[in-house]
Amino acid sequence: MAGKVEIRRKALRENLIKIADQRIGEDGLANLRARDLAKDAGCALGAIYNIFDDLTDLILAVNALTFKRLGAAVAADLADAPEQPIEQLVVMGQAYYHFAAENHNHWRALFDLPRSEGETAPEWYLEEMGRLFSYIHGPLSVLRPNLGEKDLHLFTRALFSSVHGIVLLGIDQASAGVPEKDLDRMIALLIRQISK
Amino acid sequence: MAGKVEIRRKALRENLIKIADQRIGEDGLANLRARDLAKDAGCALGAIYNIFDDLTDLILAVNALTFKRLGAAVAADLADAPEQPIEQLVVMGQAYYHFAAENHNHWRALFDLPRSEGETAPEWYLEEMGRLFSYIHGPLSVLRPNLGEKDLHLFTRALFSSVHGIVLLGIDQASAGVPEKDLDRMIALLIRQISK
DNA sequence: TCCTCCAACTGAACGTAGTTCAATTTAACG
DNA sequence: CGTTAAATTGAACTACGTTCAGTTGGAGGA
Repeated sequence: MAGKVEIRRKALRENLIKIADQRIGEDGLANLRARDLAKDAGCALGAIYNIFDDLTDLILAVNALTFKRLGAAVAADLADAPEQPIEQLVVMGQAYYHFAAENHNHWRALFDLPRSEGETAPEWYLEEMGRLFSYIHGPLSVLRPNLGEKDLHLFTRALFSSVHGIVLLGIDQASAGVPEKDLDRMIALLIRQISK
Repeated sequence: MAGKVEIRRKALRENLIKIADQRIGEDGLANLRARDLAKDAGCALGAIYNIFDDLTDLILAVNALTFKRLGAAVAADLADAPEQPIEQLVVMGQAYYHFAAENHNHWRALFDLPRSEGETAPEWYLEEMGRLFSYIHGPLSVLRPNLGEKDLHLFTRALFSSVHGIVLLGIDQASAGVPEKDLDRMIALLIRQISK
């Protein structure tokens, strides 16, 4: 019966991720507590540390889920988009914004997780980021066929970063915020202008 | 002699801000400790709380300094800039980036300070933000004379947010980072394209 | 100059975190 | 079913921000 332990561990692992995912969604990353997790999961406090190195490790697992959902949301909206490259970029930008708005706490957790000095993001993080980039890269390469590969990559990154910045400052700051209609419009304006 | 106390309080206040400013610059916001501050300032732990409501209050004072320095840095580079509006925008964008790169920890502290749920940023924060926006608003209004006032404001905000996003993801993520040359180029490309 | 009183200052103590580890429980195997 | 090693537990440890009862020291009057 080599496995009873592994099965239980695996179940607890999934359970902990599910519960942390819920709590982050409801209360935000800053309100996640190891003791709450243990209570909700019906396990000992120390059990968390049998499975994860530390809370950061657990949060990374939640962030992986969030990243997958984000990718899926963007892909779903993209599927219904017109086939003009520029419209696809607009749809993607707005899909990114809508996901961030509707999953604020989850989305923030992607970027709020403090990575200690000089530590690089985990590999899957870069991969998921790359997937998002590749969505942009396609339409952009059609719009800008004269750009070299390196410049195209820079441009792709710049476009993503720009939309990210608009969403971040638009949603996040209590700086009087920007109404949803306006944010959608800002994103569309930016992308149309940048892709022209 | 109505004043000996006030003088000491004021001196300690300035001293604490100076020390917190240094520590944030050297070790980052996340490594700021009340006990370290007290030790460095040669005061009691509780003394900090006679002067500031809490550490957040002190950090806000440091951030106010940082914001002033940021504004001054942008203004200084702007003073040497060509008079073409588009070049001024490029210079400002790159000045923002250079400030962020050279004062990474200070710059991050501006945005990393956790504001508890629904709390709005302090007034001076919005004012300084407004000052940065007004730098952009001028040249942009020359470049886009046909835009309405509201759209111009949206565009101004979008432009700032875009540069902010590029700097944030370019500097911050350990995502293989973007070389300085490339970031300068990305910012210039974006601004030229967006202002066209 | 000295005394008195009250505001200001002090730092030990408190509450709340994440994390650890000695003691206990439990699963795997002969 | 007994033995043993690994897994699990939760009280304890450490490290924070913050508080507050006790003490100190300054300002005004005698």
